[in-house]
Amino acid sequence: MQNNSEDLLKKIIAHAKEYGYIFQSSEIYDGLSAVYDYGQNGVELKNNIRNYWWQSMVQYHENIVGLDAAILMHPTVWKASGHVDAFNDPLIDNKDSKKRYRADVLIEDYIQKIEKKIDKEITKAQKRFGDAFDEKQFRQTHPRVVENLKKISEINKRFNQSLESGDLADVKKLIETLNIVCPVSGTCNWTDVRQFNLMFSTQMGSLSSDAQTIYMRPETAQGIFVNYLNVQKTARMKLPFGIAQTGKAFRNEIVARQFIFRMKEFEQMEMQFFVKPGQEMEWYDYWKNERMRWHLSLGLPSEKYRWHNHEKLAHYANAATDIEFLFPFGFKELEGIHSRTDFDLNAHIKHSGKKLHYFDPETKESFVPYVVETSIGLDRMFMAILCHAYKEEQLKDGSTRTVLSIPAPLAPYKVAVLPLLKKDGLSEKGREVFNSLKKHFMCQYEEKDAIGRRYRRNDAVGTPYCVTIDHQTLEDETVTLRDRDTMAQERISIQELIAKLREVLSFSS
RNA sequence: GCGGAAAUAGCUCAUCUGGUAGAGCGACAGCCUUCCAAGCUGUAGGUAGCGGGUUCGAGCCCCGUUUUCCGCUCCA
Repeated sequence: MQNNSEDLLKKIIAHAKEYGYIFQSSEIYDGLSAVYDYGQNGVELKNNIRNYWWQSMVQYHENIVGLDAAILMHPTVWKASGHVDAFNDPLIDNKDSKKRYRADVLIEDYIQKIEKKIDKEITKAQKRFGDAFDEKQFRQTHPRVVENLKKISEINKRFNQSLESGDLADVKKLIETLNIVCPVSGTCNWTDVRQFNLMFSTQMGSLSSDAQTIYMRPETAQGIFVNYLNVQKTARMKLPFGIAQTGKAFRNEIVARQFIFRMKEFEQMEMQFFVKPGQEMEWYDYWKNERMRWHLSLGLPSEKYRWHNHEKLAHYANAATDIEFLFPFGFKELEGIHSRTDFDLNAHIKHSGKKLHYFDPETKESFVPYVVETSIGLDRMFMAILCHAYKEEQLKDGSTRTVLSIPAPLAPYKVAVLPLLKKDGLSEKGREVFNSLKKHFMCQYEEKDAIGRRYRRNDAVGTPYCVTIDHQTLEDETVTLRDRDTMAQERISIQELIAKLREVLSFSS
């Protein structure tokens, strides 16, 4: 099973390259790790996914508008969002078990152990003293508890100090002093603590002397938050309303793996929905349903989707769930739906000193809205579709065919025009049909090779329909329309072709 | 980042224990052909990931490096 799924992923990666979907970045220079380029077909599929998302979010919801904020933002944005601090994880490896840990987590776990000891003392004392037990007093007076509490505060103080001053050597010392051991190997044989900043930084200002460090955004959401009042006022939006944005984001992933699933440069499709405080759960549920409906509208099977509710919440959320998709390597996160509270807006109020309150003209109240976020990885969606679409079929005649059953409206090319033979005027007729279709659909014309070979080639690229011009076409202006998935053909008049293709290529059909 | 595996033509792979690289498929040009990758002819494509070392001689042995895949953490 493991080997099969690995093989499958390898085949998909090879197929994606062979048919112009995904190339590795800078391949001729040995590639750049965890960065990929989209080829001629990849860019079409990606554009189509993005457009369908945009249409579903912005066009179909009158209370959602779009935005395209810049990748580069004022450095304080990332201070406010918590990315500068929260995503600066100090990491440490145990040399014996080869396991990697976050140094702060190791220390927190250690503190938790001490807290458990304190709790034990308290429950013991509670039993002994019964109703007369005063926990507050006990905490202040019991020698062992006092000592442990003091220890905790000392550890916290030293750890925070070392982190803030960037003294990672001291973090290691602290771990060694406390004799924190690896839960796997049980040893205290640690590497140095290293800091991995998840944000890419660059210099702004052409003179290096007065250049300042700025970051490439690690998420698109902050561009929405800092603009939310601009949009609200100029679009005259009333709560609840949403702002949608697609765009690149950058993360210096420690471990980037699994093809385009986790990349250093990736594209997000996010919508931040601003609501009245207290209504966030209602809208959280609403968007959970809406987003799942969107996924299922693509025709991907519901068995390949599942929910994953977060138990441990990020610093900005009060509820969070993921839509996971069954990739060849298991169920993995595809989209997140988070109730982000007023954390981000409040943080920007605090750091910018600007009032970002929403004034409700009806109730005459002024308040900071709560935010419900839907955030999907475009590249992951691309990969989900690609993985689902890739099929190796065993045909009745014993032959095999490789087909990409991409949802027809998303396919890079919608239709291929194929003259049955390259003579008898079929080419000319084919060109004529092709020219009439290409204004309406992404369309390809092919006359080389046997017709069967061309069908298979289009199956492999994922083109959902082939129009074949044969001798009958010259007599009665009809062509055959071949379906990629069923390989069935129907004869149809050239006149009806555009209307017919429109019908089968739309999501509403 | 740590550990394991891999890297030869566009793709899939050969090259037996070191003796200056081959096949199939694909691509391209042409011929043949009335519907599902399998007819015929010809052409182009590789300084074996890259850089060192050992050797008379390295695709093969050694070291380094890059990339990919797998396990450990996080996330869209």
